[in-house]
Amino acid sequence: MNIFQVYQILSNHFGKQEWWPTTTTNPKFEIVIGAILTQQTSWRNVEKAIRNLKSRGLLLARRLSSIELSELETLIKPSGFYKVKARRLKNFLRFLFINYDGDLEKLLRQPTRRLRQELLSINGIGKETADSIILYAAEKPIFVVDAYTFRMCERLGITDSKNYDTVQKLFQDELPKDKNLFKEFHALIVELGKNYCKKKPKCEECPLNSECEKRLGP
DNA sequence: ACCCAGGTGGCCC
DNA sequence: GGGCCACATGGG
Repeated sequence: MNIFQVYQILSNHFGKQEWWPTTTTNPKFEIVIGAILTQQTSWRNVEKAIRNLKSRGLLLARRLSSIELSELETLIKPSGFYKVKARRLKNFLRFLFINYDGDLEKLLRQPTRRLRQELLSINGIGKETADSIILYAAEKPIFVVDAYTFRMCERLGITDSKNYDTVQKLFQDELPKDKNLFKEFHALIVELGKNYCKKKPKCEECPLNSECEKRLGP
C-alpha cells in the first residue's frame, strides 16, 4: 500500500482539515499551549482549558508566565493531567524567557534541527509535541507521528514498528517534503483514528477498508 | 461500570 | 532500545 495513495483516499473522504485550529490573534502561541494540553487528551477538553485562558487574556507569553502555578492548574483543569501540564507549560515559558527573551517568533525562526533539539530539551515536550510545534507553529516540513499513525500503519500492513523516528522517516521518505501536505495528512490520520481506525475498529465503513490487511472489526 | 482521548517522563531491565 | 506505570478530566 503506497503511502501517498493513503493520503489521497483520506483527503477525498474527509476533505480539507485546515489544522491547527486556533481562535485568537496569537495563533502560534495558542498552538504551543494546545500542543502541550492535548497530550493524551481529547481536543474537546483542551478547548475548555484554552477558553479559560483566553477569557483572562492569558494567551500571551508574558501574561501566562506571570501567573501562579496553582492558578494555572485551576484554569487548565478540564484538560486533565492538570498538575503535570501546568508544570510543562511553565517549563516551556521559563525556557522561552531565559533563552529568547519571551519572543516565540524568535524561537520558531531557528533552523529546524536546532528548534527540535531545543524543544526536546524542555521537560514535558516529547517528539510528537515538538514536531507539532515545528509543523504547525513554525510551519516547517516535519511529519508528526501519533498513536493513530502507529495503529494505521500496523493495520494497513505498512509497518509494525512502534519506534517514532522509524515511522517518521518512513513517511518523510515516501512523501514530497511539503509542509501543507504534512499538515493535512497528520490531521487526516487523526480524523481516521477518531472515526474508523479506533482501538475498536469500524472497518466496514472505513475509507481504507479495501486497502487494509487487517480488517478486525465490523 | 467500563473504555478511551491529537503523550511524556521516570524507573527498570 | 523496550515495557510498565502515574498522571486526570469528560464523553461515549
